[in-house]
Amino acid sequence: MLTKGGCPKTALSIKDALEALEGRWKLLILFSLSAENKRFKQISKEVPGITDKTLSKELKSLEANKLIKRDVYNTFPPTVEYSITSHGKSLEKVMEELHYWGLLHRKKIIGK
Amino acid sequence: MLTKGGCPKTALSIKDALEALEGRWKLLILFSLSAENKRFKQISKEVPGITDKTLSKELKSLEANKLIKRDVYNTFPPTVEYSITSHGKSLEKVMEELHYWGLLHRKKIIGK
DNA sequence: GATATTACTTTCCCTTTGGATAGCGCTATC
DNA sequence: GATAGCGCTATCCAAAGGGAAAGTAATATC
Repeated sequence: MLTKGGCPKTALSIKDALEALEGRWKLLILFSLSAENKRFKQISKEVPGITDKTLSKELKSLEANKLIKRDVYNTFPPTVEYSITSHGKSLEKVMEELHYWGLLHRKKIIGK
Repeated sequence: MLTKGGCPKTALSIKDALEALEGRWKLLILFSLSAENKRFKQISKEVPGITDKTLSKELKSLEANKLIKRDVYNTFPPTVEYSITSHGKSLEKVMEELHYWGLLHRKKIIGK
C-alpha cells in the first residue's frame, strides 16, 4: 500500500480532493463531459434528477477549479458549450476506481 | 481507458459509490481507521472539525454499509472500538487515487 | 461528595440546500 | 402574433444539515 493509513499529510490531500469534488453531482457531470462536449440542456438530461439551478451552480464551481471549460457562441438561441479540461481528465483514474468500487458495492450491499 | 466516458451503466455505478461515500467526512474517517482500530474520541481528534453529533451519524452510516465494524466492551466508562472491514479496505485504491489527485490539484489550483 | 471519564443523544437554532416556478432576450417557425 | 427554443437568473419557501452546549450512565479517584 502506497497510501499510508492515517498519515496526516495524506489525509490533507484527500481532503483537498474531496473539497473540489463535494456533492453528488460534480463527478457525474465530469463523467458525462468526458465522453464529449455538451451543452447545458444536454447535461441536464444526462444527469438525472439535477435541477437547472443546481447544474448552473455546479458548472461554475467546476469551472472555477479549472476542471471544465465554458465556450459561448454568439448565436440565437444562445449556444454554450462545456468541455472537460486536461485537469478534469486527470480525474479519470479516480472515476475508474469509483466505478469499480461502485460495482462491487452494489453486488455486496445494495443488490442482494 | 477502461471506463467508457458517458456510458449510463458506468455512471450508475459511480452514483452508487458516491451515495455510500457522500459528504466530506466518510472517507476521512475510513482513512483514519485504515491505520488502526480506534475509539470514538480518538477519531474525533483525528478528523479535525467534526462534531460529536456528525461523527455519530457518519459512523452509523458507515456501519450500515458494512464499511466499518463496531465492537462494544462492557466496561466503565464505556469502550467502543471501531475497525475497518474488508469491504472498507476495498476502498484503498479509491483513496489512493484521491490522494494523488489531491496533491496534483493543490499544486495546480490551490497552492499557486 | 464533587469530579472526571466515555460514547454518545438531545435540544435549540441558524444556515445552507434544493425544489418549483417564472422570466428574459432574440430569432424562427407556424 | 403566439409559441418554442436556449441558457441561464431570480424569487419564494420548505426541508435538511450542522454547530454549540448540556445531559446521561456507572464507576473510580481525590
